[in-house]
Amino acid sequence: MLSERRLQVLRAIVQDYVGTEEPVGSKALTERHGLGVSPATVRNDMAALEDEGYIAQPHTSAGRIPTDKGYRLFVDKLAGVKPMTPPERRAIQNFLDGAVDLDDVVARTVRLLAQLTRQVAVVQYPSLTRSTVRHVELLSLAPARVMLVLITDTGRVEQRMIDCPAPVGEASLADLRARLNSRVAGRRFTDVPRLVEDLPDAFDVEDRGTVSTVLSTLLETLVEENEERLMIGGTANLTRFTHDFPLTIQPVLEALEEQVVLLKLLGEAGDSGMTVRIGHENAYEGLNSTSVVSVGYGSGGEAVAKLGVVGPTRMDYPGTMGAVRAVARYVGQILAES
Amino acid sequence: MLSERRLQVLRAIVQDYVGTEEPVGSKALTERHGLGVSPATVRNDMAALEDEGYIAQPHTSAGRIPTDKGYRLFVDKLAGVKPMTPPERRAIQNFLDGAVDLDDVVARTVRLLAQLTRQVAVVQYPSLTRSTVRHVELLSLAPARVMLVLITDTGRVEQRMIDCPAPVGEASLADLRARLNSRVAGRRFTDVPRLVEDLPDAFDVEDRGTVSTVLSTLLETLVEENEERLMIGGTANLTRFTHDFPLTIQPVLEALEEQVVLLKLLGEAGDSGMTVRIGHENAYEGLNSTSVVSVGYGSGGEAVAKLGVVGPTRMDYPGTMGAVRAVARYVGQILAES
DNA sequence: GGCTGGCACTCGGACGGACAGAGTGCCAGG
DNA sequence: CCTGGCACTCTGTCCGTCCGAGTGCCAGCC
Repeated sequence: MLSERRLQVLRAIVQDYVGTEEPVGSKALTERHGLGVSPATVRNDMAALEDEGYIAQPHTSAGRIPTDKGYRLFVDKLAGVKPMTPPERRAIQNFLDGAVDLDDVVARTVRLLAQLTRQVAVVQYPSLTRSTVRHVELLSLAPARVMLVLITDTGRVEQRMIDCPAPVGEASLADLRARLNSRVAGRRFTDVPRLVEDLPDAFDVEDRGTVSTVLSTLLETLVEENEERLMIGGTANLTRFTHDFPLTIQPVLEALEEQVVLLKLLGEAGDSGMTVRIGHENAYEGLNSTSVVSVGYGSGGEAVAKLGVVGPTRMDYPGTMGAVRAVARYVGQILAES
Repeated sequence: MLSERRLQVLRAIVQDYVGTEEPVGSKALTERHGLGVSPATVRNDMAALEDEGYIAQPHTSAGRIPTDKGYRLFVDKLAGVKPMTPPERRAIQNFLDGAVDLDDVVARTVRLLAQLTRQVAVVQYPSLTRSTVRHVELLSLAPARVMLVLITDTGRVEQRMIDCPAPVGEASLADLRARLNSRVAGRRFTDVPRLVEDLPDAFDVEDRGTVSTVLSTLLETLVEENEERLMIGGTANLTRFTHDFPLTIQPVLEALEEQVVLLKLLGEAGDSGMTVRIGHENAYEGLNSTSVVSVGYGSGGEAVAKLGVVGPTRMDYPGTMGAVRAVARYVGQILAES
């Protein structure tokens, strides 16, 4: 077990390194933080911390930098979450309040998060898994061509074109629309298949083909839309670590382009509370020198999706976590209102 | 006027520099391209080209590199558009044919273009300016709350929530829906305001407030949706010029995040045919060391939007132009079919 | 036992000179 | 108008030196 002072030393190393981006030595530490002991003492502590794997030196006779394990301890035990200041809170709220629709909410959230944290922001669109159907609309475009429009309670709208096996009359279509809505409106996506199962039986034989086609398209849409989308922003912030540049930035950009990777990344994070994945804790290799701070957000008590930021392991964890938490909270409010 | 051989020298310089990314000297030129003259002669030609401002040397006693003006001449006079090979064409078509909806078409196009050119791809969503209304749907969600869904002939769907000044009955809503569609379905966006102008007059006094609210929301949506959206991809390709790195990449990433900038960029490009903007020809400062190759695409003869790539001025113009043109052509086909 | 000051040691980064190589401009001759 | 030759310039690189920061260890002190 590490003594109290050694933990303080580790905390100081993390803080200094995050600030200066340079390995920190024993002398600088005692000067900048009022540790009340001499550099030599700190050196002993550092040696112990290094033995335990919390810090490392890039070269002999250089200062120390935290390892992933060191950051982990820092995040878990040594650092709190820095709350946003009241002006910041107001700014967040003002910025998000202007949104006109779901796309806009997500877009604004991304921008906001990127600006606040000065890092790359990732925001997942509200998932449909827990969503309910608000309305299903069927439009006749041509005798044997129907457009299906699905509207969800989160304000998302999806449409599909359907080629019917036989021409379908306005009356049948209206009938189908009415029956369909009376069964599925307000219901969860996951319940829909069961609810429409026997619907074709209510129709004349000649329309059954069309009804089945429409239903299967609807079910497909529900499933497909569970493949979640997301929006990213603030990639220009990656250039802030001009340091070890081309080495790290390319795989990160590549990862960010692969929505699949990002979705998996967010998916792996815990469902409740804030998750911080540091360096090699990320399964995806390209992100081994980055940390991901993510948290679920949602309109009610339930989290419907996640948002977070991707930045260098050397990041300001308390500040970043504070910003992420605050933004998630306000986005949840906005969604609940609309 | 430049002699034929000097133009050949310029062409050779551009080609070599694009290939090697290094200033090219007189000796290498005569060796790699069968110019049939000695290095000394080429040197004279190079001196002339430099006087005219087509090439420059980074330092005394280094090879020459093309200037923006040099690339311009190269693109205008010396280089053709390299057509895609048949296998490439097939690959393009296969890749795009799998798309299920408009979002998917755009997403696939971005990916494809980024891969083909190994540069940053930008694809504008089909513009609504020349679009027509396919259908307007009104859904009653609550006594005084209506959802407006607008469907366009390009397959785009937009929805808006409307709070009505007074409760509105199903019957009135159905009436409004029918009248509205009979007037605007199949019409161009730009004609809609004129067509619905006197619509409130057809309704009872108590419903007029609601009708006006709905109409103004519809008009707003039409206008707003003219603010075009776009999708970008392939930003990881920016890291390929590891060369003059942090200097150029940051402003470019910033520009790419600003959709406004990109839209303006595409907007400035000519409406017909392919446009190449080289280096300082781009109004936006951050893109001064990049070139933008763009072209309109559309379902019929008309271009409904633009797509293109952003890359270093030192790019393979013939190949890039060929890829951009081919992709635009196939996307047009896909849109026409759906 | 833990903290401290002192000391020798190591190593990376900066500085500077020497050198090779590439490329140029110019000139005289074919 | 082209060509070969020549002197010149500049960059990039290599190497040796030097300085400073930081360390580890040890003996002494509280």
